Amino acid sequence: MKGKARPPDGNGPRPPDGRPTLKTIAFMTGLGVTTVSRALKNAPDISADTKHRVQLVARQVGYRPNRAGVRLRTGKTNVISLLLNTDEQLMGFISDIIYGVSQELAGTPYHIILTPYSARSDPMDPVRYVVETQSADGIIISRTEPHDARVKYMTERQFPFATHGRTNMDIDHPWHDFDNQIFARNAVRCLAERGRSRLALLAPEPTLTYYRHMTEGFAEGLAASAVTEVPFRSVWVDQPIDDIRDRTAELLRRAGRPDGIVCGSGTSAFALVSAIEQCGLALGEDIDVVTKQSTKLVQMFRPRLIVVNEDFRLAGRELARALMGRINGRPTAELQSLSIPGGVVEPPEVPRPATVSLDTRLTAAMPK
Amino acid sequence: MKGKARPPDGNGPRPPDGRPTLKTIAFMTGLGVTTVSRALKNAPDISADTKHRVQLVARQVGYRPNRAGVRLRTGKTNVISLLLNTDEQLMGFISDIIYGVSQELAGTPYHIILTPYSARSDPMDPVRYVVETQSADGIIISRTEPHDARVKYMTERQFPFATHGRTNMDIDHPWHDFDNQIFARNAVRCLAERGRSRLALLAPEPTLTYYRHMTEGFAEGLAASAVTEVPFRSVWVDQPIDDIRDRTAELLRRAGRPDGIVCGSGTSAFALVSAIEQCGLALGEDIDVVTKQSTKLVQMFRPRLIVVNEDFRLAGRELARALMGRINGRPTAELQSLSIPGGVVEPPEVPRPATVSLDTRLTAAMPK
DNA sequence: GCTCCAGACTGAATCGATTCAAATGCGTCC
DNA sequence: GGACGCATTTGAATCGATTCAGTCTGGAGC
Repeated sequence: MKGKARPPDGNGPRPPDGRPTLKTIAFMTGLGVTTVSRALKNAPDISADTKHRVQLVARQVGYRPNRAGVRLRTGKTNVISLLLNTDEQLMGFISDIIYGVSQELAGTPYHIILTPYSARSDPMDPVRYVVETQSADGIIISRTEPHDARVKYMTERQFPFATHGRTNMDIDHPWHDFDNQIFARNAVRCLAERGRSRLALLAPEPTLTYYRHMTEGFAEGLAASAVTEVPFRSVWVDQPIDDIRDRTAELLRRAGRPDGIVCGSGTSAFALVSAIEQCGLALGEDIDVVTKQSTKLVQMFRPRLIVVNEDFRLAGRELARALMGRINGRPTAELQSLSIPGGVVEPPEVPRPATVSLDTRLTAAMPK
Repeated sequence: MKGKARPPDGNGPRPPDGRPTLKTIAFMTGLGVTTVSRALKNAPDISADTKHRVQLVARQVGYRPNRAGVRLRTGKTNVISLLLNTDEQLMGFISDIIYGVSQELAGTPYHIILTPYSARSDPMDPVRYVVETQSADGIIISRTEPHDARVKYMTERQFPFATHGRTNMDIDHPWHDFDNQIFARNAVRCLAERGRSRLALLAPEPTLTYYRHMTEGFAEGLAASAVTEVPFRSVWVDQPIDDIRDRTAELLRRAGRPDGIVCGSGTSAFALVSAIEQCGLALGEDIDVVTKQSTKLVQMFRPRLIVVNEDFRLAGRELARALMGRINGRPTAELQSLSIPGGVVEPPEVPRPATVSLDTRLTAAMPK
């Protein structure tokens, strides 16, 4: 007999903290822990009878596997990490993504952990941290770049991830994206149809992949409608709104000012409109603005804004679905989806707009 | 010799996955794991010499304790759970709280886990889940009620938590709150000074504690300034903005409409202003609105809004600080803080407002 | 009667950190 | 010289779930 420091645990029905463990169930059923463990995961070498019995008891006592135990033994954390940039003006955008992700993860054992970072330090840091310490089974990132170091890093290490936005690398990975190219193209066409001929684009940061999509779509629109561009490339949607407003006002006071603006984010539309009014121009008369929106707030204020909805809850759901798919070894082709802008919502004739809700269709088939 | 299935691990410098463990360091230093473990936490019975050596090696190899190991053995998760209601219009509010919390937690081993819930199901569910499964060391909740079942539950189980908002129970617990009573009182005074005499209040949901603070402050203001109230109690700040707008428009078209409104949230101010303009009234002339704001977006649009800043990042920091304090056993008195509204920012004379940044002082002393 | 085998089940090791109880080394004191 | 105390250090058990390598039972096959 090996000198036990204390007599072995009496195997009583429950440990002191009250939570049932495998041992509890083993004791109650008179089986061994191994059998219980295997019975709960429907292993083939356990008799159907035993499985039922074990599962019944487990349900009765409210058994839930101890996460630390599983994690220590298997390395599986049942956690997915949401990397989020904390220095942007996110405006409900984040909470919608979070909501979508958690919707998709409800009913699974997954927890969502937030890993905040600031662009002021190295964006690789949080990725490295999660991968190295294996603190999650997968990561969702946004602000994706054409050649994204994070994507390269995680791919090399075979660490599951999904990106909000696409890359331009020879790496095939799960992603979800909003089709900003179509958005910009349609926006230009819409402005052209309203007789606007001198258009500016308030684009995202040039380092991000969707900058390219948006500028390309914008250029295509210009070419198709024979309208001209008023360059407005020194300011981006993620900059502080005061800056955007000031630069916009500057633009509008210059000779040859635009009579139409395509705006890449709902938040910056506030700044645009503010600048327009500050310059004494009338939205919808002297100038039109087409913008993406994720809440109805902007349009509530200014019914004459032309808006296209971007559904971030959908994005959250799709990203979670893509990441889960990767973790479960599904083929990458199933894990890429593109959200097509539902269409441009033109301002209604009546001052009081009816609320317009748009379908957003996906190119990739949705299960169920 | 007990029949080992496989020869014992060669104790090689590192396990296959590359992460150093206590064993790795024990091997490198020639010490036992126990010594290494104790040396790393500065136990008094380890010689200074050994401590230095162990800590040096640990730093060199980039040792980080395995969270699952610690958690399994000690029950400490190093996780705090942020409960969040997913059916509100949160508008950047959430991301600011998150930012504040993560700011405070940076440099600690704590991770932030999100536990979303919908008010449509039982708000106790997520609390019970976290407490029962011990999936976090502490919880931060918001939407606090005067008699909050969650507070009672967690207190009974001695589970650490902090609330955003106060309670009215005979339970002393960590909290952070914004002084909505002072806010409302000052708002009324401000409106009275501008010659407004018929005031309405857009209050929060009556079940929440801060409904009382805000209505009391409002009532005090009324009494002090001899202005009258126009009842507007069938609508709350957290309702869908379309509803708020519609009800406000209704109110404004009624005889004896208010000439001043105090608004309890930045988001709903959008709806108020929209309704005002829709009714053909001019903000700042026919009617004044005092509102809380957490971003500058509202005021950017309507410089004539009168605003008071509410800093949610500060709230996040304070909540995290309070919860950490509780977990570390500090006295509750240190863990309660009230954010005093910095003052009412009246609209500037010039059309283009300078950005006004307000101090927010705390009644409780801040450490450091 | 014997072996062999499949089916059902289980003991014991394992993941990494903590901690109890004990061991070791060494200098002191009577 | 031997017992004692002090400062250090360490083996082994422990947390809960998983899994390798068995064991045990009963029936089939020769």
